Amino acid sequence: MLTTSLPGSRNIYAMPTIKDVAKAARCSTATVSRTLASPEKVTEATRERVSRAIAEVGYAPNVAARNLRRAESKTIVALLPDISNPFFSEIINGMEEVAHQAGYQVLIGDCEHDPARAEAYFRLLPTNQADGVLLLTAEVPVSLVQQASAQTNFPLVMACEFFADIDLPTITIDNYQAARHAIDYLVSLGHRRIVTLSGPAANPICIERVRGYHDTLAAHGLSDAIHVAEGDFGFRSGYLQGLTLLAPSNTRPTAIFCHSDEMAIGVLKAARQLDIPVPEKLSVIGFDNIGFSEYCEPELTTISQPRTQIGQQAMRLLISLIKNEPAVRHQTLSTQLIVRQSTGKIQS
Amino acid sequence: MLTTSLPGSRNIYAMPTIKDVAKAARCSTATVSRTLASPEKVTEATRERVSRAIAEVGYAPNVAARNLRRAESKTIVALLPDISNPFFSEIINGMEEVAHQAGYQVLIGDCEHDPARAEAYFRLLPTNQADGVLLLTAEVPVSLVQQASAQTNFPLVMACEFFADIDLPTITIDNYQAARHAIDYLVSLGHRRIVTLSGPAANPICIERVRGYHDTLAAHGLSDAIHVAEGDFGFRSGYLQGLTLLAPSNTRPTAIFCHSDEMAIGVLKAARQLDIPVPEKLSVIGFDNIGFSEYCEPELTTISQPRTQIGQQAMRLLISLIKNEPAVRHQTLSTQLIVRQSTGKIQS
DNA sequence: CTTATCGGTGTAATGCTTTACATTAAAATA
DNA sequence: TATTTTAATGTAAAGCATTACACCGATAAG
Repeated sequence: MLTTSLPGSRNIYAMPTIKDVAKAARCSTATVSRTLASPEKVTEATRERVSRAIAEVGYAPNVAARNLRRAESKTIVALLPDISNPFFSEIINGMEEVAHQAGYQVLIGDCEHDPARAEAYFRLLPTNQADGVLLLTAEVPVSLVQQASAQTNFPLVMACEFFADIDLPTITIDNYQAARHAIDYLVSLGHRRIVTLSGPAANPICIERVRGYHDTLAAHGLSDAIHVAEGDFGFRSGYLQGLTLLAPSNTRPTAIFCHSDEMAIGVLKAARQLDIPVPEKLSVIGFDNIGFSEYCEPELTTISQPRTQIGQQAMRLLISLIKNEPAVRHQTLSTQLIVRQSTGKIQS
Repeated sequence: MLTTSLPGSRNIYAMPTIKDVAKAARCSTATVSRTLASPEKVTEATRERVSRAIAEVGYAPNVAARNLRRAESKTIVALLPDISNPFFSEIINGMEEVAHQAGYQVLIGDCEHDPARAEAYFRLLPTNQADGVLLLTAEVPVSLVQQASAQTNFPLVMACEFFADIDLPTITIDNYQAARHAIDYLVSLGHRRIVTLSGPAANPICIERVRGYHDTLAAHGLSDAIHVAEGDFGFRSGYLQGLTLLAPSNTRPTAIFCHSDEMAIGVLKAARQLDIPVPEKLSVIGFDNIGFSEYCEPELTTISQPRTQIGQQAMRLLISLIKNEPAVRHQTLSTQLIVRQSTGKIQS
């Protein structure tokens, strides 16, 4: 068989290898490698000779070979539940910033609530395609996480979310306190019928927030008014639940505490549709402080999370674990209630 | 909570090699490799024996070794200008879907308008860390792209955006026609003072849209009313430009055609602040049809791009290029004007 | 003046898979 | 039956960088 380009044949303009550099610098490949990996082990003169040779032949290390030999990949997998949620973009920025600085790449894995995908991404670790996993969702098979956390050499950090029954290194906020803060604020405005529009009920962060809601109402003697509705964090579920919750009734809530800004914005739309003025007749609080929350009508009161910081700290922690450096395994970052125009004193 | 074990997930974190499989299946490593890479080259019996052995020892190929040997990485770099722009999330989904199906990973590179970052990502190709580049922004050093496109073996596809003077394989929409459509619609509603709020003036897609705006106004004899303002696609620039454009004046525009939904939503906020009712006194058209456009007030009339499809087709094209398969180098996908509540007949 | 020490460098093994080429067994042909 | 073809498998050489170990000359210590 005569073919101009053989199947599997490589680049005709073959990249130079470390051998070519060694030849050009009249030294061994070991010396070249050392010049790159630990320059202090090499004479000033050699270093210069090798550097010149590298420039001369246009050498760049073959990363696959390096990865193979070092049994690492300098890649970190970040697992998200849903990349289209704008909440994550700043977290990603924070992560990438720290990762790049430390010479790592970030492979973003959108799980789309599909366990098979999550497993595929986890599998990148044992096959040396990734050095660590940054988990931004609890919606992955628990067994996977348990196996991983049981392994000593499986660097895994959780951010934002967490598992109630698995102790992973975690960067998180205090969801309980954040909820207490929000509800306290609503009560202080005079609200008595306050509904929580939660994310998926099984989600640990939602459970925490609901607990905060619960306890705060109880502390004010409002336990009778407890009412938790469930959404999925998205616009649409907020809108639909809003229509239901705000339907005419003599126990219609005067305030809704939403577990995401998207849902809160959905509720605002429902309120508009039902001609319920916000904040005059209804107060709405969101969660996350996404970009939109300043541009909706009315501007949204919400709980802000330090997203960039979450991403940075989570990545720092993960890299420490990868390098087996000592690190604080748990960090709770602070949130902030940002009061805008979607909340106000109760009027009757 | 019940922890279910996934099918075939016994000890996925300890990695046997192909040798272990060969031993267990009593054959050579070559046969194992062939069983995986080209099963038809192997007896039914062997195939089964090997498959059983693989399952038995829990083998998964070491990808770094494979990559090294095959001189490929099965990784594709997708370069975005800004990951926090929700416009890209569906495109990413489309890309990933096709990529995964073909056995590729997608490495998302946020350039953040930083040429150095873009260059770093481009460099992944010659070092075998990536097999192709999917470019979703024209904000990268032109020299890089020119060098790359000059190489015969540099698979590079552009999506959404393009370069006026470099002929790259491209998946795009007809920005000119989309703009014409939008402006025609506004004129048909009676608008005469129509402003375009463009993205960065140097951006080729914006130039096309401005050209469509221009020509449409000219076609209606409205050339005198041409007025192009410049933003950066973000909320804030829309808001600020909105405040300027809508300042009291006897030539205040009655319609604004924005090159992104975010800017359009910013304009809506400015209009609210200036007590200009939309659509009664001002019509606003956005571009992209992001999720939020249905939840703002009023719901936004906008031009929808087939984002998932753009991602899919771009990835298909790129993979064809990588595999040296024949492929259509240019595709223009169709847009749709989605009329909601931010546009209406001119009233005065 | 030896001997131990040490910094700098080279040699060669190693990581794991793929695949060209060699070999063998089986089937097809003469 | 002998010979050619074909199919299936095995052997071993890449692919490229890293690094344990060996080596050498030079300096420090005795």
